[in-house]
Amino acid sequence: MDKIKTENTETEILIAAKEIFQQKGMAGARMQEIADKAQINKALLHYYYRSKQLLFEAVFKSAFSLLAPQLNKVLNDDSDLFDKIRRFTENYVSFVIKHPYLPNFVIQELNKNPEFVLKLRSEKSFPSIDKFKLQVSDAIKQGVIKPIEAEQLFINIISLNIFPFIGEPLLMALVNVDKDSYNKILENRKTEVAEFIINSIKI
Amino acid sequence: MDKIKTENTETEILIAAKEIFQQKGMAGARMQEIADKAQINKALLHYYYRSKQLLFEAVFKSAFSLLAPQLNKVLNDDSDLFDKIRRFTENYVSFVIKHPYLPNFVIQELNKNPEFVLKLRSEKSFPSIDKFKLQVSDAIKQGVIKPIEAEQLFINIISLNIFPFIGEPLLMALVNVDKDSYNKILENRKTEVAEFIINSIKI
DNA sequence: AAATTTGTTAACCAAATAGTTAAACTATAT
DNA sequence: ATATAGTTTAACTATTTGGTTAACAAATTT
Repeated sequence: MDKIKTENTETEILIAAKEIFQQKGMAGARMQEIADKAQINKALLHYYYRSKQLLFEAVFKSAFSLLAPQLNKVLNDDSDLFDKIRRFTENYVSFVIKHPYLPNFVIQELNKNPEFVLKLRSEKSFPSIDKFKLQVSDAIKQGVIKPIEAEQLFINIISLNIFPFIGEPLLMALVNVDKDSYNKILENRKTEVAEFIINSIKI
Repeated sequence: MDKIKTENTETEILIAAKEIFQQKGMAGARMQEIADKAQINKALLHYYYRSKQLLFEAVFKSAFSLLAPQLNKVLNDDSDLFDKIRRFTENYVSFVIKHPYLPNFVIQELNKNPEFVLKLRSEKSFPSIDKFKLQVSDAIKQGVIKPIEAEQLFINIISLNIFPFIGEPLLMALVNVDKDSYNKILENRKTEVAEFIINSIKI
């Protein structure tokens, strides 16, 4: 079963590379450290992925393909607007607990390499805002929410949910609490954030 | 004027180092690139700052000392709560236009090096949330705003203001607009965000 | 079971990179 | 003018790092 063994090593590398790249970024990651974590020889990294750049891109795409469905829960989902906001907020915390470094990694590397966006956009599963725009303008027409641009509402939803994780070390220091207390604050946000948003837009 | 000349070179280095470190981070920055930008020999970097680590720390502290007063506009300022939210939101955009990479840099390096927070906390000018907590609980008692924890409100204010800049490449792609249109969206946020927050908490 | 293909390793290489050194230059004080 | 302290540079060093090579091992095919 050559195939199975190959796939194991290949995915072992990818798993190790994810951890290292997501924690240290492209520039801070070392091929040797990835090899050590995957418990293989450094040459094998190049055997499977040719170069650091290509290995990084594999990790980045894989990371984004996990993040995209989360975003689609806001953008493309048939549920009611308020339900959707509540569910996304509730779910997102669980997602980040599973993948603590992922959102920050994606955003960080996009900042250092904005042309990466082009590669992502061309992929079929790239989230689109079109449906969400219709939903928001419908809700406004029907008098369910106050007038607001869909783009602004979307940015607000994403900001309120993602930033508390990305800014964790800073926010922890500013709010002056330890990790445990901060986790409780995040836990409370599962419901708080949704109500904060809905409060603001509902009529 | 030996002193003046020294200070010029020293600050030239710091200015160059700021640009490079803030764009590329500690791991991605190269001493040679900083020397080139400062138009000096690489050895001079070490003459003035001994090591990459120390130069980085000088840049980091300087960056944080610019960010801290911004945060203090929310946390320590005698103005009325709503005015404060409006003014911070309005001001913050201008601040980021002046220092585009700064907030992201601080947050990013704190993530890669969470123990850095300790160094910052000990500095005298480190923002404290105490006053803001009193202000929020007063506003609740007086029936001006609905009950909300000061920490949550603060995190919301910061998230809504900072994240649109940090997540710019991602948000631009998701909202599906070009740089010009995104800038207009950010410009609108100068007032939109404050109203969004106030709408949510006012009675 | 011989041959071929695939997977894995140790040793190596060249480029990049942080940091050093010693000499030269500049300005100021004596 | 000369000594002195501070400033700047070119050349150098040691180490790190991404990547390669050639030999070996294991599995697959014929």
